[in-house]
Formats: sequence, structure tokens, C-alpha cells
Amino acid sequence: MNCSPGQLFSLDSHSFPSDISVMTEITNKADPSAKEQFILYWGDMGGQWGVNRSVAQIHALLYLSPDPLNAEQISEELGIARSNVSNSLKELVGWRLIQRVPVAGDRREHFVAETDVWEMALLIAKGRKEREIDPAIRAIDLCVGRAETETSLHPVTMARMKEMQDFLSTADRWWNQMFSVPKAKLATLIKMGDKVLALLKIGGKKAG
Amino acid sequence: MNCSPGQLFSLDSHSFPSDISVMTEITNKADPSAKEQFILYWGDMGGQWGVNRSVAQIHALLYLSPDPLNAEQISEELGIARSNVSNSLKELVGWRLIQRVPVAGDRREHFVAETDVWEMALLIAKGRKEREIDPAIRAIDLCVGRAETETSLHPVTMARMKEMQDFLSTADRWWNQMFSVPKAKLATLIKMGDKVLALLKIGGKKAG
DNA sequence: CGGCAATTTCTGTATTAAGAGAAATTAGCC
DNA sequence: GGCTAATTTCTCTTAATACAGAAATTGCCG
Repeated sequence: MNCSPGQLFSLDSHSFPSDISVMTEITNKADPSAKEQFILYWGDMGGQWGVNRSVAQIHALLYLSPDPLNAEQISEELGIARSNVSNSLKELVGWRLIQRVPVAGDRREHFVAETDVWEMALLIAKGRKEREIDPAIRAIDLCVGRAETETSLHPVTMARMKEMQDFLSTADRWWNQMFSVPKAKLATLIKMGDKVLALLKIGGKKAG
Repeated sequence: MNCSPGQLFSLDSHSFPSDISVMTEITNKADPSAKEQFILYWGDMGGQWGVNRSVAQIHALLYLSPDPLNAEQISEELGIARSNVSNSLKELVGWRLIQRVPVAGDRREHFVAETDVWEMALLIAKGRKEREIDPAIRAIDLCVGRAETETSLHPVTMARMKEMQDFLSTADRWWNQMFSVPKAKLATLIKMGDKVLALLKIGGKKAG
């Protein structure tokens, strides 16, 4: 069995666990560690988003883990079924939030998370746009197309539909432009924050 | 009974319905009108978001409606239970996406939707931030606080947590700054899109 | 102050999604 | 090329959520 470097837990009250960071399962215990808390929160947050709890928890665990983990380690540490882990990992790979990595001398698949927070944010934003926004835009386009053939539609209703369509396509264009900006530059711009806004207000006056 | 102006449906094949736009219920019919389609899509989209279908459908209906509607009209037109409409309306008012409006000579409550798409987008963005992002930030802060008291935490794990915290607070600051920009100006900036980006690239070089 | 209309809250039901465990498939090894 | 470990697919159970209908409340009018 592979025995990767492991985490240097200095808990001397009990024998060192044979696997990586198998301290205790993330269950309703009285005093969860910071790491466990983080995973718990992250999982919950995912739930309130579109993502289900397992997926979010696994993501958090991998994000915090210094070493690649395999499916069984994840299953044990989080106390969720092995099959569940498998599906969740597949989904996370689909989002490109985690990657498969080979570990020397171990035939099992290991996974690491994207650790660059900016990259992570971009991946999530892109994924959500593709899966949620883009289909909506296409749907509205279809609607408006159909509306134009209808004579019985109230003009106000028609106008509202078009306004919405217009807004969505504007937002879409803007979004795509943002994605075309290199990550590093985008991060800088956002960190600059109010300075950018100040600059833009000036630029806006000049342009307008 | 109140009989507000109503929608000028020019469908002459059947008698004019007594209520506003009570054409047919939005059910699985073979050939839905553009308006019905819009509502259906919107409802579906809401479902894929955090919002439930009823809420999203009611919102769409009010958004498209030229006149204020009361709860019963909504209930009939969408074919959802009166109680459900009541709860959904309350939620929408909570988001400020719709408003109660008095209708002369009618004691029942009527509702209209915010029709400015930019305002709508801002309201949704604000609401989501408040309800989903802000609590997450607070949770992570708590986590990191706790983590700092732990000696057994792997330094890499600690670093990752802090990176995340840092990112979230940066994003939060940026977000708040964006909300402080007047709606009209924000719309202009986004519509300008690539022009703004071009300007910023120059500005960035100068500043850096 | 009684009666009625409108709205909301409450409760039970149905639909949907999440997750566990078993069964089946795939992939490396001797 | 069978054997074993690992992973995935499948199915069933359980839990969460949405929704309808009934009951209760609120508010207005005579």
C-alpha cells in the first residue's frame, strides 16, 4: 500500500493513523477542527448553490489537502459512500476544479484540486455561465422569435421580452470579453478596485 | 368586481374572457404562446437556480404583464394554488422584484414587477450576495480564526484557507464598490464593454 | 358588532434529488 | 488468460422540497 508523506499531525495522544489525515470522520461531533469546519461550511454553501453537499465537501477536502488523495481516502475521511465519491469526483473533474494525478507505486487514482483561487473562481463562473445562463439566452431568443409571429401579443409584453433579450445578450458579450482578459490582469484590476472605478469615471466623462 | 383595462387580445375566435389575460392555463399544452413559453422557460431557469418554479413563473408573468395583477388572477392564469401564490409573492416582495400597488376601486392587493432590467439584475445580484456570499465569508473568517489557534494544522492547509479568505474579502470589496456605482453608469460601462477593457489595459500599464 | 371577502398559516401529500450498498465492469498483475 | 483490486453503474431507500387544500386569521363593510 502506498504511504505518501502524510500530514504531520502532532497529536501525540493517540497512535499515528496509517492513512493520510484520517483523524476522524466529518460527522456531528462536538468540537470539529478548523479543517473539518471549513469542509462543513463549504459543503453547506455548495448546497445553497446548485452543487450538492458531497461534491462541495470533497472539493473542500482536496483544496485543503497538501497531498493528492485517492477515492477511498476521501470516502473514509468524509464518511460518504465510495460510489458517491466516484460520482462526485467525476463531476468535479468535469468542472476542471480537480485533476487526476498519478502517484508513483500506487495503482489507484489520485486527485488534486486547483489551488489558484482566481483560476478556481474563473472555472466556476465559466461553468455556471455555460450550464445556466447560455441555455436561458437561447430559450429567450426562441421565445422572442416566436413572439414576433404573434399578432395577439400585447405590445408592452413584446417590448418587455425584447428588453430582457437585449439585456441578456449585452451581459453575455460583456462576460465573454471578461473571460478573454488574462487571469493575472483580471485579478489585478479587481484588487485595484476603486482605483479602476475612479479611472473609469474619468474615462466615461471623456467618452460620453 | 373590478374590471381593470385588461389586455387587448384580438383573438376573435372565442368570447373575451372576463379576467385579464385568462387565455388558458400554463399547462402542458401542445402549442404554447410566446408569453406562456417565456414564463415556462423562466420558471425552469429559476428551478435550476436557487429559486423555485412557482416564484420564477409568477415573476415572469408580472414582468410581462402590462397591468397590475392580483393574487387570484395569478393563481388562475398559472394554475397554481392560491396559497402558493401568496407565499411566492411574499418572497418576491422580499427580493424587491415586485411591489404591491393599490388599484382604485378594488380592495384586493395588486402587484407589479420591477421592469427595468438593469435594476432587476442589481436586485438579484444584491440579494444573492447577501443571502449566499456574505454568510460564507463570515463562516470562513470564523474557520480561519479557529485555525490560527491550532498547532496541529498542516501549514499548507493553513495557507490555502488564508488564500481563500483573502480572495473572498477582495471579491467582497470589489462587489460593494460596484454596487456603489449608479445604475445608469454601470449599464453604460457594461454596454461599452471592450472599449472599457481597452482603456483599462492602457491604464493598467501606466499604473503598473 | 356581526358578516363577508381576502389573505395567510398550517398540515398532509407528492415529486424530486441525494446518497448508500450491491452488482457489474474495467484495468493491472502474476 | 484467469485472478484480484479498483472503479463505475445501477437500484433502492431516505430525506428534502414543492405544492395543494383546508383551516384560521385578518381586515373591511354594513
